[in-house]
Amino acid sequence: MPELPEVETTRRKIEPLLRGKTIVQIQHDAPHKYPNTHLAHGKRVRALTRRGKYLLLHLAAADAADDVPHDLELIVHLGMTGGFRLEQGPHTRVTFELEGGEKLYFNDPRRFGKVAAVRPGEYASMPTLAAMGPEPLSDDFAEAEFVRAAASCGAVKVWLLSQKPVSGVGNIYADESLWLARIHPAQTRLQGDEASRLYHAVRDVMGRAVAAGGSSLGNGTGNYRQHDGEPGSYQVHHHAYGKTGQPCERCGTPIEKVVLGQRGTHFCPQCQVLRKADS
DNA sequence: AATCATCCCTGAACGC
DNA sequence: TGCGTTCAGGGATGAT
Repeated sequence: MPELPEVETTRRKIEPLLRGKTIVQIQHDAPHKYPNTHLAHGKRVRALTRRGKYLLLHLAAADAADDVPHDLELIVHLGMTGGFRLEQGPHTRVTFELEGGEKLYFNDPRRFGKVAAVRPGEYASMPTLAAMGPEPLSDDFAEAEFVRAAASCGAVKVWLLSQKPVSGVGNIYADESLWLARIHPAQTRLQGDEASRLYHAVRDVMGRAVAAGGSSLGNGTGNYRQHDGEPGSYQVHHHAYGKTGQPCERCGTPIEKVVLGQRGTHFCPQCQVLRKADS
Protein backbone atom coordinates (compact mmCIF):
# COMPACT_ATOMS: atom_id res chain seq x y z
CA MET A 1 0.00 0.00 0.00
CA PRO A 2 1.66 3.18 -1.11
CA GLU A 3 2.63 5.49 1.73
CA LEU A 4 5.07 8.38 1.55
CA PRO A 5 8.18 6.29 0.73
CA GLU A 6 6.41 4.48 -2.09
CA VAL A 7 4.88 7.69 -3.45
CA GLU A 8 8.22 9.47 -3.31
CA THR A 9 9.87 6.56 -5.11
CA THR A 10 7.17 6.76 -7.76
CA ARG A 11 7.74 10.51 -8.09
CA ARG A 12 11.46 10.12 -8.60
CA LYS A 13 10.97 7.39 -11.17
CA ILE A 14 8.36 9.04 -13.37
CA GLU A 15 9.60 12.61 -13.10
CA PRO A 16 12.13 12.16 -15.94
CA LEU A 17 9.35 10.75 -18.12
CA LEU A 18 7.03 13.69 -17.51
CA ARG A 19 9.05 16.82 -16.88
CA GLY A 20 8.94 19.20 -19.83
CA LYS A 21 6.52 16.99 -21.75
CA THR A 22 3.20 18.16 -23.11
CA ILE A 23 0.16 16.08 -22.25
CA VAL A 24 -1.69 15.45 -25.48
CA GLN A 25 -4.60 13.64 -23.90
CA ILE A 26 -5.74 11.88 -20.73
CA GLN A 27 -8.07 8.98 -21.37
CA HIS A 28 -10.37 7.13 -18.97
CA ASP A 29 -13.98 6.11 -18.78
CA ALA A 30 -14.86 7.35 -15.30
CA PRO A 31 -15.41 11.12 -15.44
CA HIS A 32 -16.89 11.18 -11.95
CA LYS A 33 -13.87 9.40 -10.47
CA TYR A 34 -11.26 11.37 -12.39
CA PRO A 35 -12.76 14.88 -12.67
CA ASN A 36 -11.62 17.67 -14.97
CA THR A 37 -8.64 15.82 -16.42
CA HIS A 38 -9.48 17.26 -19.86
CA LEU A 39 -8.23 20.62 -18.60
CA ALA A 40 -4.72 19.17 -18.78
CA HIS A 41 -4.89 18.50 -22.52
CA GLY A 42 -2.23 20.48 -24.36
CA LYS A 43 -0.46 21.59 -21.20
CA ARG A 44 3.18 21.07 -20.35
CA VAL A 45 4.42 19.41 -17.16
CA ARG A 46 6.53 21.99 -15.34
CA ALA A 47 7.32 19.88 -12.28
CA LEU A 48 6.25 16.79 -10.41
CA THR A 49 6.06 17.31 -6.65
CA ARG A 50 4.66 15.41 -3.68
CA ARG A 51 2.73 16.34 -0.55
CA GLY A 52 2.26 13.44 1.83
CA LYS A 53 0.89 10.63 -0.31
CA TYR A 54 -0.32 12.95 -3.07
CA LEU A 55 1.53 13.53 -6.34
CA LEU A 56 1.12 16.95 -7.93
CA LEU A 57 1.80 17.62 -11.61
CA HIS A 58 2.35 21.33 -12.15
CA LEU A 59 0.94 22.24 -15.56
CA ALA A 60 1.12 25.34 -17.72
CA ALA A 61 0.38 26.21 -21.33
CA ALA A 62 2.93 24.60 -23.62
CA ASP A 63 4.05 27.98 -24.94
CA ALA A 64 4.02 29.82 -21.60
CA ALA A 65 7.23 31.54 -20.54
CA ASP A 66 9.17 29.84 -17.76
CA ASP A 67 8.58 32.71 -15.32
CA VAL A 68 4.80 32.49 -15.68
CA PRO A 69 3.42 30.44 -12.77
CA HIS A 70 1.67 27.18 -13.52
CA ASP A 71 -2.09 27.49 -13.79
CA LEU A 72 -3.26 23.91 -13.29
CA GLU A 73 -2.39 21.01 -11.02
CA LEU A 74 -3.11 17.40 -11.71
CA ILE A 75 -3.45 15.59 -8.41
CA VAL A 76 -2.75 11.86 -8.30
CA HIS A 77 -3.36 9.67 -5.26
CA LEU A 78 -2.31 6.05 -5.60
CA GLY A 79 -4.91 4.80 -3.12
CA MET A 80 -4.33 1.22 -2.08
CA THR A 81 -3.20 -0.33 -5.33
CA GLY A 82 -2.43 2.46 -7.75
CA GLY A 83 0.80 2.80 -9.68
CA PHE A 84 2.24 3.93 -13.00
CA ARG A 85 3.21 1.49 -15.71
CA LEU A 86 4.90 1.77 -19.07
CA GLU A 87 2.60 -0.81 -20.58
CA GLN A 88 -1.16 -1.14 -20.61
CA GLY A 89 -2.64 -3.88 -18.46
CA PRO A 90 -5.98 -5.32 -17.38
CA HIS A 91 -6.20 -2.79 -14.54
CA THR A 92 -5.22 0.32 -16.47
CA ARG A 93 -7.67 3.03 -15.42
CA VAL A 94 -6.13 6.20 -16.86
CA THR A 95 -3.89 6.63 -19.90
CA PHE A 96 -1.61 9.66 -20.21
CA GLU A 97 -0.68 10.31 -23.82
CA LEU A 98 2.37 12.53 -24.12
CA GLU A 99 3.88 14.45 -27.00
CA GLY A 100 5.65 12.18 -29.43
CA GLY A 101 3.21 9.34 -28.75
CA GLU A 102 4.70 8.19 -25.46
CA LYS A 103 2.19 6.80 -23.01
CA LEU A 104 2.11 6.37 -19.26
CA TYR A 105 -0.55 4.18 -17.72
CA PHE A 106 -2.15 4.55 -14.30
CA ASN A 107 -2.84 1.05 -13.08
CA ASP A 108 -5.22 0.57 -10.15
CA PRO A 109 -6.91 -2.81 -9.61
CA ARG A 110 -9.08 -1.74 -6.69
CA ARG A 111 -9.89 1.72 -7.98
CA PHE A 112 -9.14 3.51 -4.72
CA GLY A 113 -6.78 5.86 -6.50
CA LYS A 114 -7.65 9.38 -7.56
CA VAL A 115 -6.73 11.65 -10.46
CA ALA A 116 -8.14 15.16 -10.58
CA ALA A 117 -7.29 18.53 -12.10
CA VAL A 118 -7.61 21.62 -9.91
CA ARG A 119 -6.40 25.20 -9.90
CA PRO A 120 -3.06 25.44 -8.08
CA GLY A 121 -3.51 25.23 -4.33
CA GLU A 122 -7.28 24.82 -4.47
CA TYR A 123 -7.70 21.59 -2.56
CA ALA A 124 -11.21 22.04 -1.18
CA SER A 125 -12.28 18.83 -2.92
CA MET A 126 -9.52 16.96 -1.08
CA PRO A 127 -9.75 17.96 2.59
CA THR A 128 -6.93 15.68 3.71
CA LEU A 129 -4.55 17.36 1.27
CA ALA A 130 -5.82 20.79 2.27
CA ALA A 131 -5.09 20.08 5.96
CA MET A 132 -1.87 18.15 5.37
CA GLY A 133 0.74 18.31 8.12
CA PRO A 134 4.47 18.92 7.60
CA GLU A 135 6.69 16.65 5.54
CA PRO A 136 8.43 14.26 7.97
CA LEU A 137 11.84 14.64 6.33
CA SER A 138 11.75 18.42 6.02
CA ASP A 139 12.79 21.17 8.40
CA ASP A 140 9.13 22.14 8.65
CA PHE A 141 8.56 19.06 10.81
CA ALA A 142 9.41 20.57 14.19
CA GLU A 143 9.97 18.42 17.24
CA ALA A 144 8.67 21.00 19.72
CA GLU A 145 5.38 21.43 17.90
CA PHE A 146 4.95 17.68 17.49
CA VAL A 147 5.58 17.10 21.19
CA ARG A 148 3.17 19.87 22.15
CA ALA A 149 0.37 18.51 19.95
CA ALA A 150 0.97 14.91 21.07
CA ALA A 151 0.36 15.90 24.68
CA SER A 152 -3.38 16.11 23.99
CA CYS A 153 -3.80 13.50 21.24
CA GLY A 154 -6.25 10.61 21.21
CA ALA A 155 -5.09 7.08 20.31
CA VAL A 156 -1.66 7.88 18.91
CA LYS A 157 -1.82 5.61 15.86
CA VAL A 158 -5.14 7.06 14.74
CA TRP A 159 -3.66 10.52 15.28
CA LEU A 160 -0.63 9.69 13.12
CA LEU A 161 -2.83 8.30 10.35
CA SER A 162 -4.85 11.54 10.23
CA GLN A 163 -1.99 13.19 8.25
CA LYS A 164 -2.30 16.26 10.48
CA PRO A 165 0.68 15.98 12.88
CA VAL A 166 2.89 14.77 10.04
CA SER A 167 2.19 13.83 6.43
CA GLY A 168 2.59 10.55 4.63
CA VAL A 169 2.40 8.05 7.48
CA GLY A 170 0.19 5.07 6.61
CA ASN A 171 -0.61 1.81 8.32
CA ILE A 172 2.74 0.11 7.81
CA TYR A 173 4.97 3.00 8.84
CA ALA A 174 2.72 3.93 11.76
CA ASP A 175 3.16 0.43 13.21
CA GLU A 176 6.89 0.47 12.50
CA SER A 177 7.41 3.92 14.03
CA LEU A 178 5.47 3.03 17.17
CA TRP A 179 7.41 -0.21 17.56
CA LEU A 180 10.70 1.66 17.25
CA ALA A 181 9.56 4.29 19.76
CA ARG A 182 8.19 1.60 22.12
CA ILE A 183 4.77 3.20 22.36
CA HIS A 184 1.45 1.34 22.42
CA PRO A 185 -0.65 2.22 19.35
CA ALA A 186 -3.67 3.06 21.53
CA GLN A 187 -1.72 5.31 23.89
CA THR A 188 -3.32 8.72 24.38
CA ARG A 189 -1.80 12.01 25.52
CA LEU A 190 1.90 11.30 25.03
CA GLN A 191 4.39 12.42 27.61
CA GLY A 192 7.28 14.55 26.43
CA ASP A 193 9.85 11.76 26.24
CA GLU A 194 7.41 9.48 24.44
CA ALA A 195 6.53 12.11 21.85
CA SER A 196 10.18 12.91 21.35
CA ARG A 197 11.01 9.25 20.73
CA LEU A 198 8.13 8.99 18.28
CA TYR A 199 9.21 12.12 16.43
CA HIS A 200 12.67 10.68 15.84
CA ALA A 201 11.25 7.23 15.05
CA VAL A 202 9.01 8.65 12.31
CA ARG A 203 11.92 10.51 10.75
CA ASP A 204 14.17 7.47 11.01
CA VAL A 205 11.66 5.00 9.58
CA MET A 206 10.53 7.28 6.77
CA GLY A 207 14.08 8.23 5.84
CA ARG A 208 15.24 4.64 5.70
CA ALA A 209 12.15 3.54 3.77
CA VAL A 210 12.62 6.26 1.14
CA ALA A 211 16.27 5.24 0.80
CA ALA A 212 15.18 1.63 0.23
CA GLY A 213 12.65 2.56 -2.44
CA GLY A 214 9.65 1.78 -0.23
CA SER A 215 8.17 -1.56 0.79
CA SER A 216 6.87 -4.25 -1.53
CA LEU A 217 4.69 -6.92 0.02
CA GLY A 218 3.68 -10.28 -1.37
CA ASN A 219 3.59 -10.82 -5.11
CA GLY A 220 -0.01 -10.14 -6.08
CA THR A 221 -1.24 -7.59 -8.55
CA GLY A 222 -2.16 -5.11 -5.88
CA ASN A 223 1.24 -4.87 -4.31
CA TYR A 224 3.45 -1.90 -4.71
CA ARG A 225 5.92 -1.91 -7.57
CA GLN A 226 7.80 0.86 -9.27
CA HIS A 227 6.70 1.85 -12.77
CA ASP A 228 9.23 -0.53 -14.26
CA GLY A 229 8.14 -3.42 -12.05
CA GLU A 230 11.02 -3.12 -9.61
CA PRO A 231 10.03 -3.73 -5.99
CA GLY A 232 11.21 -1.67 -3.04
CA SER A 233 13.11 -3.46 -0.32
CA TYR A 234 12.17 -1.85 2.99
CA GLN A 235 9.83 -4.72 3.89
CA VAL A 236 12.87 -6.73 4.96
CA HIS A 237 13.35 -4.15 7.71
CA HIS A 238 9.80 -4.40 9.09
CA HIS A 239 9.71 -5.24 12.79
CA ALA A 240 6.00 -5.21 13.57
CA TYR A 241 3.80 -4.88 10.49
CA GLY A 242 2.79 -8.32 9.23
CA LYS A 243 4.79 -10.03 11.98
CA THR A 244 1.84 -11.40 13.95
CA GLY A 245 2.94 -14.28 16.17
CA GLN A 246 6.61 -13.85 15.33
CA PRO A 247 9.03 -12.99 18.14
CA CYS A 248 9.72 -9.32 18.75
CA GLU A 249 13.29 -8.62 17.63
CA ARG A 250 13.97 -6.74 20.88
CA CYS A 251 12.49 -9.06 23.50
CA GLY A 252 11.23 -12.23 21.84
CA THR A 253 7.60 -11.75 22.86
CA PRO A 254 5.21 -12.68 20.03
CA ILE A 255 3.92 -9.68 18.07
CA GLU A 256 0.18 -9.18 18.57
CA LYS A 257 -2.37 -7.96 16.07
CA VAL A 258 -5.45 -5.99 17.03
CA VAL A 259 -7.83 -3.67 15.18
CA LEU A 260 -7.52 0.03 15.96
CA GLY A 261 -9.32 2.70 14.00
CA GLN A 262 -10.56 0.02 11.56
CA ARG A 263 -6.93 -0.81 10.73
CA GLY A 264 -4.89 -3.92 11.39
CA THR A 265 -2.41 -2.93 14.08
CA HIS A 266 0.76 -4.83 15.01
CA PHE A 267 2.76 -4.28 18.19
CA CYS A 268 4.86 -5.94 20.87
CA PRO A 269 2.82 -6.30 24.08
CA GLN A 270 6.03 -6.40 26.13
CA CYS A 271 7.90 -3.42 24.63
CA GLN A 272 4.84 -1.29 23.89
CA VAL A 273 2.83 -1.12 27.10
CA LEU A 274 -0.37 0.91 27.32
CA ARG A 275 0.07 3.48 30.06
CA LYS A 276 -2.98 4.67 31.95
CA ALA A 277 -3.85 8.20 30.92
CA ASP A 278 -3.36 9.56 34.44
CA SER A 279 -0.02 7.92 35.16
C1' DA B 1 -14.77 20.44 16.58
C1' DA B 2 -13.63 15.93 17.25
C1' DT B 3 -14.70 11.13 16.94
C1' DC B 4 -16.74 7.21 14.75
C1' DA B 5 -18.85 3.97 11.46
C1' DT B 6 -19.72 3.23 6.64
C1' DC B 7 -18.55 3.00 2.00
C1' DC B 8 -15.76 2.42 -2.07
C1' DC B 9 -13.38 -1.81 -4.79
C1' DT B 10 -11.40 -6.37 -6.22
C1' DG B 11 -7.68 -9.93 -5.82
C1' DA B 12 -5.89 -13.11 -2.55
C1' DA B 13 -6.42 -16.15 1.08
C1' DC B 14 -9.23 -19.09 3.42
C1' DG B 15 -12.92 -22.60 4.60
C1' DC B 16 -15.81 -26.24 3.51
C1' DT C 1 -11.70 -28.88 -7.60
C1' DG C 2 -14.64 -25.25 -6.95
C1' DC C 3 -17.46 -22.21 -4.87
C1' DG C 4 -18.64 -18.85 -1.30
C1' DT C 5 -16.79 -15.91 2.44
C1' DT C 6 -13.57 -12.98 4.56
C1' DC C 7 -9.91 -9.76 4.54
C1' DA C 8 -6.90 -5.86 3.19
C1' DG C 9 -7.21 -0.33 3.89
C1' DG C 10 -6.69 5.61 2.50
C1' DG C 11 -9.66 8.79 2.57
C1' DA C 12 -14.44 10.97 1.74
C1' DT C 13 -18.65 11.20 3.87
C1' DG C 14 -22.41 11.38 6.99
C1' DA C 15 -23.74 10.67 11.72
C1' DT C 16 -23.10 11.38 16.60
